[in-house]
Order: sequence, then C-alpha cells, then structure tokens
Amino acid sequence: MRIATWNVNSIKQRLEHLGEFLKTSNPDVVCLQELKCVDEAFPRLEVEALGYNVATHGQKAYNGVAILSKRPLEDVRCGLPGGDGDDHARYIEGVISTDRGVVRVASIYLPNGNPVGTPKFPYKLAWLDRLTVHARELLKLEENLVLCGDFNVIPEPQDAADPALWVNDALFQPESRARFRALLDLGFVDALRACNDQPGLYTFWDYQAGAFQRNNGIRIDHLLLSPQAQDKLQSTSIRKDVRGWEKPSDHVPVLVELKIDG
DNA sequence: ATGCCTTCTAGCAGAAGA
Repeated sequence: MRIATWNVNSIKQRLEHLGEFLKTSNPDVVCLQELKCVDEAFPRLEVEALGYNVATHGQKAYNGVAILSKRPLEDVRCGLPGGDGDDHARYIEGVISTDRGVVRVASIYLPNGNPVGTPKFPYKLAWLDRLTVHARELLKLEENLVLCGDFNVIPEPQDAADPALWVNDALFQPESRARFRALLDLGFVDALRACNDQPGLYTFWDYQAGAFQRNNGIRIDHLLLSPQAQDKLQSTSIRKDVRGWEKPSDHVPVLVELKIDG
C-alpha cells in the first residue's frame, strides 16, 4: 500500500496538479492539507472520477484537511480531541481495510506558530501536546497507523538547507522540536529517516527569493509509523519534481510504501 | 534589516503562510 501526504496550498488552485500526481505516483491513499475551502466547495466529483473515495474536513479560506483512498474509508473522525473551542480544521482520521490488513491514517495540518511571542506559538505547542495525547490512545489499538501531514516542525538541523535562517522561527524552536521528539518517543518512526539519513532532503521551498532554484528548503512534511506499520516499511520518496511544475504548491508530496496489500 | 511570493476574502488592501 502506497500512502502519500501533500500540502496543496488550495485544492482549487491545485486540482490539475493533483490529477497529474495521482496518475504518476498511483498512491492508494493521499492525505491532503491546506484545502482552503469548505467541504461543499471541495472538488469531490472530480477526485472521485479519478478513482478515489473522499473524506474532507474543510473550512472557509484557511486550513482544511482530507483523505483520499482507492478503498472505502471507514470510521472517519474529524477534529483532534481536547480542542475546547479550537475551530481550525486541521485533523481528519480514517480506516482503510484491505485483504491483507487494516490501516488507520490521519491527515494533519499542524499550526505554523509564527510569529514566536504571539498567541500563535503557544497554540502550536498546545496542539502538539493534544496530538501526542491522542496518538498515545491510538497506539493502544496496536494497528498499522500512519500519522501523515504538514507538521510545521523542522526536526533536526540537517532538515534545513540553512538552519541559521530558522533559529527564530516557530518551526525550529526547541519547544517545537522537543514536542515532535516526544511524539516520536511514544513509539513512532519518521518513515523517511528510517530509510535515509542523508542531509538535503526537503519537502518545502518558500515561494520567495528563488528558494527552490537555490534549493533552500526544509523538511516539515512527515509520515510517522506505528510499530506495526514500521515492520511493513518498504520505501519512501519525495516528489521533488512537483515543485518545478507551473504554479506549484510550496510543498511537495511525500510517499511511503508499506507491505500490506501486496 | 526588510521584502521577496501565493493564497484567501473583500473590495481595489491586509492577513496568513513558513
């Protein structure tokens, strides 16, 4: 089973790219972030015509997450528990059954948190804490579980082309990185790092200042695997070429291949 | 040191993103 995550930065602006990505990578499951539209405005019929079931959790203008799956989606849950008034559409979860096993997948759009020193940063940290609490519960199910998405965390210095540029940024603050590590410490593995410890692997390049042309990127889109899923890890890849398409998202798709349905 | 660019909504500028 091939699972992808991609922050599309507006699904309406990126529908053509999504079609091209689905055709060329042929994923079984796709977790999308930053839809930037309400559920009713999601191009559901167009995506279904490409062979995918669709579950969305959208909102007007900002955020918005979705899961696309060739196989039916079951037990879909929208929103991260413990919000207490948090109305951002940043979390959706579902289950996919195959002949060879079950996979639970979450599509996550973690808060950016900038600028540090405003309420946005503690909101990010609190959201990371809530995610950790929920993930601990999910791990008790002992399922194949993949937490996919734009975590808005640069885990390590080697995950940035120029770490010095990010020292004052919410994505690279010690508090953000420590919480990401705490999440991993529950028993998850960062799928890409399990396969490749090389530097220079990025999933985001800013639109400004020719960041992509200069390969001034960061790695913030991640696929975290439960122990059961780790045992089935076959490969990972980053579709860097997608950033070179005309009018691209600033993020590219990241994929993991799990030996689940052959 | 700051803006650089792209998206959204609203309305012809500002917020948000990272």
